[in-house]
Parts: sequence; C-alpha cells; structure tokens
Amino acid sequence: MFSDRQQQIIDESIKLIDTKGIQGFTIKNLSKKVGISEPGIYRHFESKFAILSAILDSFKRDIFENQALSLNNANDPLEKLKTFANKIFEIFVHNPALITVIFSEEIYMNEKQLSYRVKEIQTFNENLIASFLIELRRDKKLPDHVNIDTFILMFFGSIRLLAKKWKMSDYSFDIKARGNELLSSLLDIIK
Amino acid sequence: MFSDRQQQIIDESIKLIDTKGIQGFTIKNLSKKVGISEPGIYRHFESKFAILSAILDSFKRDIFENQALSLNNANDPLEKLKTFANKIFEIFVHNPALITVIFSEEIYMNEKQLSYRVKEIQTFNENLIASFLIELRRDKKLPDHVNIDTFILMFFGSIRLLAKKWKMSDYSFDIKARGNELLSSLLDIIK
Amino acid sequence: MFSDRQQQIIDESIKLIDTKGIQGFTIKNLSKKVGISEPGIYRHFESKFAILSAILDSFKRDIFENQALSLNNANDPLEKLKTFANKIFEIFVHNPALITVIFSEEIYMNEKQLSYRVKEIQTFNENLIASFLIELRRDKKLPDHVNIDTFILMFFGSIRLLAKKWKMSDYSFDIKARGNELLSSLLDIIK
Amino acid sequence: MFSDRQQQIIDESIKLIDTKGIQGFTIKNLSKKVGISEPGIYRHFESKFAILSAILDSFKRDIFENQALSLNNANDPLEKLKTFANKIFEIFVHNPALITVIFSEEIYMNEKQLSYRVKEIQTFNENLIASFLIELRRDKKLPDHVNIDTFILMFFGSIRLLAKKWKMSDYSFDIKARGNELLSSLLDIIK
DNA sequence: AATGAATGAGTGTTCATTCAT
DNA sequence: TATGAATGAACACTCATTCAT
Repeated sequence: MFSDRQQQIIDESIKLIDTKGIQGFTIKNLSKKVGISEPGIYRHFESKFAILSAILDSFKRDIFENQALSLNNANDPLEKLKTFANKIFEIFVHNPALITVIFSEEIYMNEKQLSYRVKEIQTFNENLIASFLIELRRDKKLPDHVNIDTFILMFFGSIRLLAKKWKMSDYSFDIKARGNELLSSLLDIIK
Repeated sequence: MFSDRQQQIIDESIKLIDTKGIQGFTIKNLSKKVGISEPGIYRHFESKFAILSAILDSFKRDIFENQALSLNNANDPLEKLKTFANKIFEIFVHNPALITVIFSEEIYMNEKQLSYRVKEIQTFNENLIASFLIELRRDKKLPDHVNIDTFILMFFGSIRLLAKKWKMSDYSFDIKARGNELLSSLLDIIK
Repeated sequence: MFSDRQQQIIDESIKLIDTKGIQGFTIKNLSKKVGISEPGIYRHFESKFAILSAILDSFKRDIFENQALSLNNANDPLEKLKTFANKIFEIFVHNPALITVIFSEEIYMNEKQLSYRVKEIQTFNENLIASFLIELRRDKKLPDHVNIDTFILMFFGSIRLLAKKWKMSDYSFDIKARGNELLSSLLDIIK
Repeated sequence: MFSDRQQQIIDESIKLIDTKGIQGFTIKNLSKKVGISEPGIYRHFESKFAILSAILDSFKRDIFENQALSLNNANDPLEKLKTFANKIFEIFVHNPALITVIFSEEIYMNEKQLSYRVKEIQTFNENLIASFLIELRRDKKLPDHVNIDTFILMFFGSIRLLAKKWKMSDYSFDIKARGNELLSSLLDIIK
C-alpha cells in the first residue's frame, strides 16, 4: 500500500503534529525528521494534503480491520464492547501520537474532504457501539432508562478525555489500567 | 479590565479561531474583522500571544465569577452540579465560538505559559466537581462503587463531546435540552 | 490612478519583461530593481497577475486617450491614419520596452483574462483603422482592388515587425524615419 | 540525424511550447507527453537548451531544403516568391505549433546562441526575397517607387501577423486561401 | 535505454512585527 | 489612536539536473 519511505513520512508527520501541532507540521520540519530534502518529500506525496489524507486512510484501515476481527470472535455484545475499547487503548499505547491527530478535528477543518473523512470514521465507530446496544435491547438486557445516544456520548467522550489526559500528563499513568476502570464504570451503567 | 477595542479584538479573535482554526487566526484576518489596520492591532495588544492570553483570562474570569455565584446560592451538592452544568451550556449558547477555543488544547500547545493556563482552568473545574462528590460521599449519599475520578472523566468528557457535536452539526439541535438529558443520565450514575 | 510606487513597479516590470522575458519577470528580480524587499511589492499589488494587468490597463489608457485626440483634430481619414501611426512610433520611442510587452501575446497566454484584454486592445486599433478605410470607400477614394482586412494585416504586420527589428538591432536606427517611409509605402497602396 | 525518440521529443516540445508557452515547457511536462521518465529525457538530449537548439536546427533544415527545391524549379522571380510563400503556409498547416515557436523570438532571448540562430534564419529568408526583388529590378520589372526593404517588412510582417491571427482564432479559417489573397495584394504592390 | 530517489536554487506568496508619520 | 510602507523569515511547492541501479 505505502512504500517504506511513505510509511516513514506518515509516521513522522503524526509525531510532528502530536508534538508541535498543525502549525508545526511544515514540509521543512517534516523533511528534517525524515532526513531528506524538502523537495524529496514530493517524490513520495504530491502535496501536504495528500499526507494528511494518507494518515486518515491508514487509521481508517486499522480501525476497520480491527473491528472485523472483534466482531467475528465474540458473540456477547458486552464482550464486543470491551474488545472494542481495549483495541482502542492498544492502538493508543502503540502509537500515542495518533491521539492528537485523530481527536483534533480542527486539524482538518480547512479541508472539507478531510474533515468529512474524520466524521465518517467517527460515525462508523458510533454506529458499531450503537449496534451492540441495540442487540442488548432486543434481548431485553438493557435497562429501560438507558438512552443509547447518551451512552455513546459518555462512552466516546470519556475515552477521548482519558486519552487526552494521558497525553497531557506525558503518559505518566497506565492507560490500559485506567481504561479498564473506566470501562467497568461504563458497563455498570448498562447492566 | 479591557478597553472596548480590546474586548472587540478578543471577541473577533474567538470567532476567527472558531471558524477558521488557529491557522486562520492571523493579524491580517483579525484586522479586517475588527475594521482597523494591522499595526492598529498592536496599539491594543503587544503581540498575538497577548491576545490568546487575554482570551484565556477573560474565559477564566467568567468561569470563576459564575462558580462563586453558584456555590453561594445552593446547598445540595447535586443541585450545585446541575447549576454548574447549566451555566456551562448557557455560556456555550451565548458564545458558541468559545467551544473551539477552550476545548482545543492544541491551540495553545506551542506556548507553555498558555497551555499551563488552560490546564489550570480545567483543574479548577474538576476540583469543583470533585468537591461536590466528596461532600456526597461524606454524607453517605454516593454509592460505593462510584469512583470520583472516573465520574469526572465521564462528566467532562461527555459535555465536551456534546458541545463539539453541537458545533459540528452547525448548532442544529437544542444543546440545553440535550444537555439536560445527558445531565440526568450522569446523575443516575451517582444516585 | 496609480501611486508613485505602483507606477515605478509597472515601469520596472515592463523593462524587466523587455530585457529578460517573462521568465525573468520574477518578484525577486522586480524587487531588486524597485529597491524594496519581495514582500514589499505586495503592499502595492496583490499579485504578479495584478501587475501584468496594470501594465495592460496603463497601455490601454494611453492608446484610448491618444486616439480620442487624433480623432478630434483631423478630418481627412488619411491624415488620421498618419497621426495614428506616428503616435504609435512616438510611444515606442518614448518607452521602447513596451514593444516586447505589447506584441508578445504569449506573455499573457497563461491567463485568459489578460490575453482577452490584449485581444481587445488589438481589435480596438484594427477597428479604428478599418473605420478610416470605410470612410474613404464611402467617399469613393479607396481603389476597388484594396481589401480592407488585407490592408489592416499589412499595416499592423509591418509596424510590428519594424518595431521588433528596431529593438533587435538595439535601437540602432531612427524608427520614426523608417516608420514614415513605411507609412508612405502603405499609403501608396490605398491611393 | 535525430533518432526516433529525439524527433518525438522535438515534436512534443514544439506542441508544448505552442499550447502552454515557454513557461509550460518543463522537463516534467515534456516527459509526461513523451511517455518516459524525467531522467529519460536526458538520455536523448543533454539539456533543455539542447532541445531548443534541436528545434531550431530542424526548422532551419526544413527551410533550406524547401528553398533549394523552389529555386531550382522556377525561373520567374514572381513565381519563386509565390512558391516561397505557399511553402510557408503549407508548413504552417502541416505543423501549426511551429508558428509560436518560430515567431516568438523571446523564447530564445535568454540564450544568445539560440537567438542568434533565429536571426540567422530570418536573415536567410529575407535575403532570399530580396534576391527575387533585385532580379526584378535588374530586369526593369519593379516599379521605381518600391523600396525593397520596405516591401520585405510588409511581406514578412503581414505573413507573421496572419499566422498569429490564424492561431489565435483556433485555426478557424483557411490560412492557405487567406494567404493567397494576401499574396496577391502583396504582388499588386510590386507589379 | 530507462527510472526512482534525490537536491540546490528558486517560485509566488503570507507571516508577525516594526517604524516613521 | 491610527496607518502606509516596509521586512526577515517562513510557507508550500516547482525547477533542471544528477546519480545509483
């Protein structure tokens, strides 16, 4: 899919955005990190936009592949929910820089095509969680007072905030452990 | 505190950041909105940094003043929690552009002094909510299984996400109504 | 119409195009000639395109003003023809660099708006000459075998070529004298 | 003389200059048209300059060969003049892109060696026409009032302008027919 | 004969900021 | 209080060309 150099550019771009923000994501900075000249970048991506685009594509692919797996291997909706959250925490542990890049909608705000794609990924994830809850409701296992949309808000909202706090604390706590505490509190709500 | 011109500059800056992102927050754009020349801006603020700084100060003052009020007028911790959340929704309805500016930590990421201040505001708010919950626990009104930190994560996480979704939907729903639904679900957790 | 600086930029641009061609007409070269920094140019023109545009406007105005005069002061069409040609030679003597800029349609070929304007000026001039000849024909003073369009081709074609040769010879001959010889040969055709 | 690839590169270069101007004549654009990579171009020409040079050589050869023919097959100078003009119109019909490339002295202006060659071709052609007229004069067949240099100016000037107009009109008229009208008007002058 | 990868120099343009008025 | 003019540094990107394969 991507050549080694392209993957390197993607990786360095993510790190750059993570540490210096979009404003620090310049071709000059990027080329320095990659270790080639500025025009050299353009051999591998035709524009800055294309790099941003590739970052999203690559994240999207990760998410989709992951979910395909988790859906196959579990039957209990609650189990699937857990797997989903854990996968996300794992992605973050593995590539913490992604947190900034994925949760900062505003990075992409100047490019409609990109912000549309971010929204698409979000919607996909939300629909996935919704499908688990709908399954539960159908099986009469979801308390009546739980509103699905509200739960989704709490689910993704708290995961996002946890991830941001983890990053802002310089990764000073174990996000998987804290994530599991959070997850069990979230599950309490729907049990 | 701020002259009329200064307040105008702050307001237009917030709107600019909201609509065009940090990348669109340039002195040229700002001066166009304010209706004065570029050097004119520098009569009122000594740098772009100072404007960002003033935005945070002004928000901080709002928050502090608001909370001082809400703390005085209610005794029941749950009541205080509700008042707090409602105040926030009201601020957003009144000045939606603030959502971007306050929740996008990365706007300030390049300036340690500023990102420190954002953190300060967040910590203040979190401590406030924590104090309500501690009060409840002291009075044996908080279920044992509720972890205060986790609740705070869910509280602020879901409020943030709700606000972002409101903005991304072009303010197409009634955030106060949706906010109250969310609030009652949150209160369910601690009752 | 144009500030002193703007006029200076226009003049230096014409000279630059004349001596180095479009490829040498860069903001860097221009700023060097004008004696300010590159961004300084942009205080006075919002883009390179705008400079090219101003050159054409300024030439167009010259032409139109000139013709207004010549039309008023002469009655005989042949006289008007002479006046027209002489005005053109005078413009060239006064600002030889204009020759390249006006006769090199290809300078503007990348910008439809500009090439349209060049065409407009050409058509205006051709129509003017045509009107003189039509007047002659109406008065039965134009030989039957003279085709107006063909004459216009010979008129402007030879003037253009004379101007180019003058420039290519480094202005080594008296263009007004050679121009008058040419003019009388051209007049022979229609007498 | 030129390999197939070289001729292909020359042809595509001419087309490129014709449609996009010198500014569009880049190795990247050229390699795209030719269908090989950018470094591939350098297998066949050692530089961009060499390509421009080859274009002129190739045109020069055409002209010289053509004239050798026309000189041999006719004896009457007027006939030779007609043949010459017709050959030119034929070349244009056959390869209209040449018009831009041959008549835009400024393409070569940055390279003395090239602009010298353009001048050489022009001088050759002018001398040829001059020789026809001198022959006529010798035979007392040229009216006294006709100045040879002036006629040459009108001859090449109007042909050039006709060709440019043809191109600018998107080849919307029959240049051979219009050319013959022009030619007969030109011949009228010297008869 | 061809190319993928690379680059130094340069392109037009924007940035936050300064200075003289 | 305001601005027109200016700039050094940076921006994304393109240029003709080279080199290893």
